[in-house]
Amino acid sequence: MIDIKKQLSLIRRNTAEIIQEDELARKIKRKGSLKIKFGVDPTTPDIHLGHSVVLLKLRTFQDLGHKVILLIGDFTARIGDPSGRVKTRRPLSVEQIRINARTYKEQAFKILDPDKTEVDYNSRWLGKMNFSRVLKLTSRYTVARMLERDDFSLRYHSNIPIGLHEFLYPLMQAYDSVALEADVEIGGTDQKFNLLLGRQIQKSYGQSPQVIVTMPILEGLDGKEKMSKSLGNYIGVTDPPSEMFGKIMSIPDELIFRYFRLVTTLPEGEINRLEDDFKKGRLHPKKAKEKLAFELVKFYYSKKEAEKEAERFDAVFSKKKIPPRIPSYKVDREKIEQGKIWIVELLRITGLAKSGSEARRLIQQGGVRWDGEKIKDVNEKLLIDDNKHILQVGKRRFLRIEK
RNA sequence: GGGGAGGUGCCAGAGUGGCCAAAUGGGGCGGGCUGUAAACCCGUUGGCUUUGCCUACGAUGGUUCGAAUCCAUCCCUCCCCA
Repeated sequence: MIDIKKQLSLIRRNTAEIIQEDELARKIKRKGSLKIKFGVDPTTPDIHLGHSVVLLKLRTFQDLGHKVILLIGDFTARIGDPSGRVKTRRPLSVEQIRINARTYKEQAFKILDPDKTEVDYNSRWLGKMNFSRVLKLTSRYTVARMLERDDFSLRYHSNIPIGLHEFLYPLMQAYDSVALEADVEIGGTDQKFNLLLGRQIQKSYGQSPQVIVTMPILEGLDGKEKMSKSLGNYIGVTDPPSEMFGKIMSIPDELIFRYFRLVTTLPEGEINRLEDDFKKGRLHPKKAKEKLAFELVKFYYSKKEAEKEAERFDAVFSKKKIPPRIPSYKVDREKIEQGKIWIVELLRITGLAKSGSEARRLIQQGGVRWDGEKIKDVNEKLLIDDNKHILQVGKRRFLRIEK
């Protein structure tokens, strides 16, 4: 077993909070290998860097010899976690949950070690709960305490509905910890309430309470809101390398080192050195970001990809060249009239503009280029011949057009 | 069960018979500056075969030359009382 002090220091790194650290030390001492519970809500299958913060911490636990239980909340997903929510979620179909769960698992294993991960589903026990057992569970908590939660109280006071079933969610999650006899549960700081409730419920079921580890919530590309798919400010772990690289380059400077710490696996010492250079003006923010982008692409893809992207980025954005690799689009023959296609039509069928009106707008605002030439007339008809042409919208969207 | 308030564009929020595709702000998008950063400036933000037409202000029906605005019914939410 790895030395406890060493373990604790690795576990503690970048966490928001550990409750209680001494309990954690005792548990490790007593059991050696702990059960680390991580609940997944399969309502949003796509994992982004925000999720990776927690997953990377789980990976640390695995590397220290602990066992991670990836708990798919297939049952709780029918309710949806009210944490941080202003609206009741729409329940998902069983089928959709199943598909999402599978996708989630695949993506999580980009970070986690599959050999040290056990996957479980909470429908296994929650699905069998009868009403009297539900009552037993619900009797252990009070309405007043439930309403203390920020998200509930906010909704309550701003006259936004709270479904009664939403009150049950934290209790169900807490019961999961009982069913699994979890030693540790980890989540984002927005999960703190749910995680703490787990402790309380475990105690009332006669178990030793789980230690909770909360991780900071990562800000998205805008630098303000938390990273989330619905806000569109995210970097997905399955984003293609070019996207990943490019998106990192657009984060606000203030976030650079937060990202380094929370979403890369670079050693702390190295990050500290970079940060020091950055603060003393020896490292240009752009260079720092490039390094960050490089590390991420390297982690999720390969060093080779990362090198390619760094080069590509420099060419396209610093030297304003056309990127070397562009997705191509084959124009349907029927859309071509006398060898030509109307620009508005082309923008729409390629998806570069959502509607004809948007396409017109883009042209009028000078955001559309054909082979590098700005298009000025919305009525422009483009010649589609055997040569490949480059259609560009805005600064960063390119498409190779062929027939 | 009784009484009251309300449901408007991605979000917030004006508008209470024609001047409303709907003020204003946020967000998004495009342009400028730059380091695809921040800040700032300009433009734009329902759709279409775009000097015009179509669809839209919870739903349906009605009044009217004309309705987001008035009426009826229904659906939904919130508050107070029980």
